[in-house]
Amino acid sequence: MADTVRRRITAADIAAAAGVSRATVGFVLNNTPGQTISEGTRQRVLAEAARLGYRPHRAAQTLARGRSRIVLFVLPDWPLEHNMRRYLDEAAHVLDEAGFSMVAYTRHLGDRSRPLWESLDPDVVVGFSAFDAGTVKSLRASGITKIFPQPGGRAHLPGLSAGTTLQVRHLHELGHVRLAFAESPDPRLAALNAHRLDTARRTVHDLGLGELSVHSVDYRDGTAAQAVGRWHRAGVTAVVAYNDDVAAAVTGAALRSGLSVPGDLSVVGHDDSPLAALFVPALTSVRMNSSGLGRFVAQEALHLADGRPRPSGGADVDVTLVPRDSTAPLGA
Amino acid sequence: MADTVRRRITAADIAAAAGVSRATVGFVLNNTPGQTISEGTRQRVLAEAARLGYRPHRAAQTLARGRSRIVLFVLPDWPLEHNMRRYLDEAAHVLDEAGFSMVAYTRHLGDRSRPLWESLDPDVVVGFSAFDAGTVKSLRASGITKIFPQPGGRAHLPGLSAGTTLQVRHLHELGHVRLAFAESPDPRLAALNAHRLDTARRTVHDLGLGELSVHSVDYRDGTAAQAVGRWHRAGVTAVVAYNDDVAAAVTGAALRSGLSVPGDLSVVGHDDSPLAALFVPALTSVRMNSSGLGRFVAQEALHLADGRPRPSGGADVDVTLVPRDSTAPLGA
DNA sequence: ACCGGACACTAGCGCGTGCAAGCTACAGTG
DNA sequence: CACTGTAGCTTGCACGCGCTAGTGTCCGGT
Repeated sequence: MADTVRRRITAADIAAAAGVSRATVGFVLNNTPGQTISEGTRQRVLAEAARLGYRPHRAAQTLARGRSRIVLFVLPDWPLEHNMRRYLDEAAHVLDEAGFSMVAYTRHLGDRSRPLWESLDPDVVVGFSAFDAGTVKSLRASGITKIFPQPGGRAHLPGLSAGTTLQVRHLHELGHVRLAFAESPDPRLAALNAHRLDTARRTVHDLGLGELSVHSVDYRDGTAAQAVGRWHRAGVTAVVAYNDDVAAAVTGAALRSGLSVPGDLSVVGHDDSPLAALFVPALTSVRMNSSGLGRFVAQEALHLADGRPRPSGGADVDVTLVPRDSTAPLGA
Repeated sequence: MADTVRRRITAADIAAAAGVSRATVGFVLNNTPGQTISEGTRQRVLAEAARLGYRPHRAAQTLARGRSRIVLFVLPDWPLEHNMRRYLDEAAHVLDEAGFSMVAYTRHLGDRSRPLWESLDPDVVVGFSAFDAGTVKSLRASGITKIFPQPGGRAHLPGLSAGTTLQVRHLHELGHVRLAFAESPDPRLAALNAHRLDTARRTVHDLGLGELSVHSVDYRDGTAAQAVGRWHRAGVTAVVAYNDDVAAAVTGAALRSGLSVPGDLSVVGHDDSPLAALFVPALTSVRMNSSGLGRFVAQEALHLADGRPRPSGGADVDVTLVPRDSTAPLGA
C-alpha cells in the first residue's frame, strides 16, 4: 500500500470526488451569500463531504479569514460552582451555534505561563468583571482589540446584584434590624465583593435599616472569631455573607465561640454551593441561574466579533433565596 | 495618515527592516538546526523583531508545521480545588517552556456544544483518568491520535492511591479496627472512586483489619443517614471517605442522627478542600501536592507530541495527612 | 441572428509561516 | 589558476482555505 499514512481530507479531495472546483466546495460548505449553486451540485458536494468525513482545517480557516472564531473566557480564580458552570455552558452553546468555539481559561496568581491569549489569537476576550489595567495592556499587546466588558465601560454585568438584595430582604422579613456584612478578604474577589457590599448598603438604606457593620472574614485565621465577637457586642443579629464560604467561616466561628446559629445569629450565604447544603447547620443561601447571563454575554461577544445585533434587553439572571437552617426570625 | 489601520507585523516586515530575506528571519527566530547564521545578522534580526513587536501568527505556524503545539487537558467535572490548580499550573509551566500551550477543558454532562478537540486541533489530548470508549471514538474521529492516558493502557496515574493508604493507616494508628468506606455516587468519579476503594481494601487487608463496609453516600438524599445507621449498628467506628464532600455528608448525617464526631465515629476526608477546614468539626483530610503529577503528565504529553524522552521515574506526588477534629483515638 | 444578463461555476491569489533546495562569495587546496 | 568545500544567505514551494474576479452557458427579448 502506498499511502498507508492517511492524509487529511481537504476541500480539494471533495472537489475531485464531486467533480467540481475547490471554490464551489467552499461556497457550498460555507453557504457563501451572493453565490448561486444548483441544488444537484450542492447535494453532491455535501454527500461527498460526509462520505469522506471532511473536517475543515481550523488553522487554515483562521489564516485565510483573518479571524480565529475563538472566544476566550477569562474566569476568576475561584471554584467553578454550579452557577458558573451553567453560565459557561449556556455561553458555549450560544457561541457554538454561531460557529464559534469557546475556550475557558482560568488565570491565577502565581501562574508562570504566558497567558493563553498570547498564543490562541482569540477574536474576543471576555472577562467576568472588568480587566485590570495590566491585563488590558497585555491583551492590547497581543493584538486583541475586542474585549468584554469594554475597558473604561461599566465594570459589572447586569443582574449580579439581585442576589444581595434578596439576602438583605430575607433578613428584613425575618425581623432583623441590626445587620452586618461579611466580606471576603480574597483580593481576586475584590471587585465583585465591593459591588455586593454596595448593593447591600443601598438595600439596607432603602429598607430603613441601621448602618451595616462590615468586617472581612478569612477562614484561615482568627478574623472570623473577631468579627463575630464585635458584631455580637454591637447587637448585630444577622449577617449577610459575600458567599457561602464566608458564611461558613462566620457560622463556624460563631459556633466555636458558643453562640448558636441561627438562635443568636442568622447567617445568609450566597451562590448556593454544595457546601451550603452540607454544612451543619445547613446554610440559607442564594441560588442563581446564570444561564441567562451566559446567553447575554455570548451575544455581546458575537456582537463584538461579528457585528451581529446586540442582545436587546439586559441579561435575565433569575435569582432565588433558598431558606435553610442558618436563618430564623429575630428572637425565635 | 494612510495606514491608520495597524497591520499585523509579519516576518516579512522584520526581513525588510533587517535587510535580509524572510527565510533568514525564520531561521533566526526558530533557531533552526542545520542553518548557519552569522552573529551580526542574528542580532540584527532579533533586534528588529523586538523593536517591531513581532508576534508569530499561530494559525500560520500551525498550518505550515502541521502541528498546533496545543495540548488539551480534559478535566473531570468536579470542582477545581487547590490540588488540581497546582497540577494544572505545573503542567502548563512545563509545556510553556517547551513552546506548547495548554488549554484546560472541562466537559460535563449536559454539555450541548461540540467538544473542544473538534475545533482546536490539539497535538495531544490529556485526560485525568482513562477516556471512555465514546470519547476515544470522538477523539479519533477528530483526527487525534496522541492521547494520554493511552487507551487500552493502565487507566490510572501513578501516585493517586497514596492518599487512601494514609487515610486507612491514620485510623489504624488511632486504634480503629472496624472501618467503613464511604463512596461517592457521582458517576463521573466512578473510576477514581473504584481505584481508591481498591486501595483501601488492600491496605485494610495488609494491616490485618476486618472487612471494609462500603456504602455510597449522596448528600442530596437520605443515603448518608442510612449508611451511618448501618455502620453504627455494625460496630463501625471510623469511616474512610472518598473525598471531603463525602466526608462532610457522613459527618453531617452522623451529627443530625445524634452521634458525635469523632466521639462515636471518626471520619477522614480526602483532598483537603477548603471545606475540610471550614466544617464543624474541622475534617481530618489528606493533602496532595500535585505539582509532581503535573510535571509528569506534561512530560508524557511532550513525549507524545515531540518524541522527547519520557520522564524517567514515575510521578512524585507528595501526600500528607492533615489531622483535624473529625478523627480521634478509639474510645477516647 | 444578435445581445444582454442571469446563472453556475472556475482560476488563482493571498493569508503568514516552515523548510527544502539552490545560489554566491570566498577561503583553502592541488 | 581551476577546483572543491562551505558559511551564509535567498528563492520558492507547500500548508488548506476564503474569496475576488473572472469565464462559459443558457435563455429570453428584439
